[in-house]
Amino acid sequence: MCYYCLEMTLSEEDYIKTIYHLSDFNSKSVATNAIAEQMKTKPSSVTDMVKKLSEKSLVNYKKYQGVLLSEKGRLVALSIIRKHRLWEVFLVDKLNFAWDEVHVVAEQLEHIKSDALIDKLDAHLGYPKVDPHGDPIPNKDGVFTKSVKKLISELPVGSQGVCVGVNDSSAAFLKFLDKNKIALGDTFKILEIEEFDGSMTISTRSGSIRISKQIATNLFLEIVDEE
Amino acid sequence: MCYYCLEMTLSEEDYIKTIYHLSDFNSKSVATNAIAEQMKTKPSSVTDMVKKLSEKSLVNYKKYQGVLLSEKGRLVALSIIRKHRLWEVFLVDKLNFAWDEVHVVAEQLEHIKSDALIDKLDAHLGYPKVDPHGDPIPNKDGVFTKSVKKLISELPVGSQGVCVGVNDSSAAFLKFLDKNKIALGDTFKILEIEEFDGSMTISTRSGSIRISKQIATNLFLEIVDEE
DNA sequence: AATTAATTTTAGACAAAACTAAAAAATTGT
DNA sequence: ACAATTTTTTAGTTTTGTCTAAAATTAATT
Ligand SMILES: [Mn+2]
Ligand SMILES: [Mn+2]
Ligand SMILES: [Mn+2]
Ligand SMILES: [Mn+2]
Repeated sequence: MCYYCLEMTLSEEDYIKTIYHLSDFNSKSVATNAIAEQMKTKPSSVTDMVKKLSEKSLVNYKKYQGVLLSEKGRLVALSIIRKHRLWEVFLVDKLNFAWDEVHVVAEQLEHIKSDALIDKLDAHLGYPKVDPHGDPIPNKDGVFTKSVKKLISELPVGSQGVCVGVNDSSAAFLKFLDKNKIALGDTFKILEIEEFDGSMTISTRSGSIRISKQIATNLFLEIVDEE
Repeated sequence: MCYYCLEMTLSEEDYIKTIYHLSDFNSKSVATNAIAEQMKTKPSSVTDMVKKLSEKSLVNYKKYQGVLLSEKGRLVALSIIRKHRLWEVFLVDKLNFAWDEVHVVAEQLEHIKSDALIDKLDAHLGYPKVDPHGDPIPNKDGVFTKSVKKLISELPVGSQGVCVGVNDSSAAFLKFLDKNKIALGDTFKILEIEEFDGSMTISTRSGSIRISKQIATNLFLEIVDEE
């Protein structure tokens, strides 16, 4: 399918994406003010744009009732999200950007219009399933495996996942992780939880290590639901 | 230097690039009509835009006198051309696009604003000197080695260069090249020219071959002037 | 030199995407 | 229930980049 045949502007695309994200998997209708805040614009501008998107039947909109993406709009949103996340993988895996530097650039790259480009990029990256932040990458048809991102401290013994983020991004904590050879992208499995102090034993590439409760509450693990 | 701090729009950037290309290395002033034709827009629109670019002192403009890039404008043009050509190399070398498919996509990618991105892309590609069409890639400061693109038939014995294009792009000719293992990107050296029929002996990776005058008039060689 | 032709600029209009200020509707608190 | 507050929409501007039609300037021909 070729969504950009709709001739969408960059601004329209960003609105569609924002509405998708605010709708919680397109389940609840989104308020004008929420969109305005997210897009750093004014509610009146949002109303104007929402009317236009409604004209193009990308959203369902009734005055004062909030807005929800149509099926067409949902697919457009997912195709932009797909591009955004594939570019983020490219920036980290191929150009050696840090995982926290890529968002701004991907925000631009996601608007490049070329099906061939994104297909070939996908192949070049080895068809990744998640982006550097652990968020799932939809396929061409907008299908993706929902993923759960949780703090290690919230998981039971036996859980397994990829380390995709930190809660505490202080230099001290990041230095600590480095020292203990814990890096974004590593796969962890929870082996044991000590009731006494909440510390945990987890297995990593380089063997099993013990982490304090404080560390466990500051590391996010990405559990991909295989289905 | 950080040219996008000028906050240039996509449209302004395309105008600057077009003016540079039409000015023949910024040596002669460019006519309004020429810009309009190239940009597929109307002369009146060009006049409007040229006034704005003049306000930003990117071009030197006097009514009815045509337009020329200022030094600032020339550097902006070269930074866009640098990005365009680096992306073209990426598309061909890394994503396996054909050399004649990349221009349209690069026309979009050249407007992505991020110094870090283009630096890292440059490194990832191994600091290429020319793009897939044999055109030179300016460095960060807008410096590039001028290159000459000539038909093989116009060159003397001893000339050496990289095959960067075809004059005749018919399927028949391209198939012929394939059969004789002549590909874009190959380095050729002219060993001998037969006065009788104008045929030539050239050395390639896979030994030396003989090509007819007709072939020699349909293949472009890129001779980079090392300086 | 004068007329004709081509090029370039001006004037006025329009669509996209933003804004401010004010009106209208929905929500909340008493 | 109704006044106060919040949310949303409308009305009227602005900027950017385009357009058409008409006027001004320059170039080309006789
Ligand atoms: Mn964006
Ligand atoms: Mn991401
Ligand atoms: Mn362009
Ligand atoms: Mn090129």
